[in-house]
Amino acid sequence: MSISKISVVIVDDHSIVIEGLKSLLEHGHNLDITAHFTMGKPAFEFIGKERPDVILLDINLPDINGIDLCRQIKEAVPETKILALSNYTERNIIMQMLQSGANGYMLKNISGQGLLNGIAAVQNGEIYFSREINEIIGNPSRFELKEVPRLTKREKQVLALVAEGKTTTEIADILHVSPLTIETHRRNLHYKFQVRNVAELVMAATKCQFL
Amino acid sequence: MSISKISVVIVDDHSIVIEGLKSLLEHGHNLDITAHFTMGKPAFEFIGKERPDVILLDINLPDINGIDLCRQIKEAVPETKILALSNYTERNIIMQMLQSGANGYMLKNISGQGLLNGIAAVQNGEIYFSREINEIIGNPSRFELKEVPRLTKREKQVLALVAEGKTTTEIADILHVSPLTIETHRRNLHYKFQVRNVAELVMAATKCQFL
DNA sequence: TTTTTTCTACTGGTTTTCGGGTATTTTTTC
DNA sequence: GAAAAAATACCCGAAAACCAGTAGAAAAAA
Repeated sequence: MSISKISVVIVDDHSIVIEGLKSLLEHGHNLDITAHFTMGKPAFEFIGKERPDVILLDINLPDINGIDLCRQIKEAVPETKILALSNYTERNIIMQMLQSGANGYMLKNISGQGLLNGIAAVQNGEIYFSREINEIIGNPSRFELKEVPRLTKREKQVLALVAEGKTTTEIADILHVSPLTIETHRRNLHYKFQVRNVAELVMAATKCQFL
Repeated sequence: MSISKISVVIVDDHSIVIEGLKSLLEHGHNLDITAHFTMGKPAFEFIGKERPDVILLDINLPDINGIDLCRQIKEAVPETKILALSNYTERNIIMQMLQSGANGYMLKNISGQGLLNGIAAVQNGEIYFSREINEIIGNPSRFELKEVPRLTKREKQVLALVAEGKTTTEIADILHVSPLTIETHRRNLHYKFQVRNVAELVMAATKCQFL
């Protein structure tokens, strides 16, 4: 156990949340809330200068995306531990956060004790997830397991126009190519998404957030 | 100004938020946080008995929906002022909350002062919205202005099957009716959504949250 | 009970999509 | 510079969707 307290920085766009975290963390433990920010940029500058131990980082920020901020912080100050604190339960958001170097991920409904456990764990070099997040990571849906098809630029254009209800000839007209070309693109889209008609295609594409 | 303080009850599933609200509201103003709950049911029972002045109500609750809880509270204790405190910026969620009798709606990124203003306003009989909410209510998108078509039970069934990529004959088979009947339903769906083909239909239906 | 809505079914014809191929040119990537 | 990927284009036939109209039975609402 080191003599100095763990320095913690809070980054969250909700002042309510910041107050809550301060209140939950202040009760005589060996950590010190060095600063708190509602914006990403000033937080980044402060972190680069002061090099705190742990950052409680929200994903929704007014100026920049929390996932990008995470990557930037990890690049600038790799030894800083980042604990994501968000409401997002989507598996791919959690994965993006980890990809960006986060040391842990917790939902905002966490208890004060859970929070302290998380901070202690990441400070100790562990990767920490709250209970619900463990569940989400461990139980991917059938949909989440099959990979999102990689579409070419042209295919994305055609897909968007198909979803707008345009017919093959209309699309051909818009893109100044032969309708036969568009039919080929459509056939390839069906193949890539493993579907048999437009209805399924549009549904599959929306689920993969192409639309 | 009455001699007794305004009694406030907080209902939110996040202990962080509860702590934050307590911290922001406790600083020597004329209000008193009577109780706080992370669940709807115990909150409802308490409110029915103690009849507090103002309730800060979240929409996401573990046991019941905040919108339904609002309606129930207003039915049981109509004089109680309900101030919705949520992250939802969707116009139709706000509208549902108002429909259910809420006296105000604020986003969780509100400041301490904004919170106090809101509580004072609803206690004074006003309907209060934070700045962003005023914007959202006042600026409906083109999509939000056109009403959602009312579908019959059968049409909903057909729509769901169409979205699954089923063909007319397959649907007819599943519902044990003539394919010609299904074609009529499809035609009616196209008319109600004002679309010209399945692609548009599926898109329109997903936007209206039918799928 | 009357009226309205919903569900059902049909005729007949046009347009569009879908599935199986093949193949050349252009652009990227290695 | 060679190889791979993407975009282009074509043929053919079958299946499905789309359009316009009509209309009777059943269920729900007035």
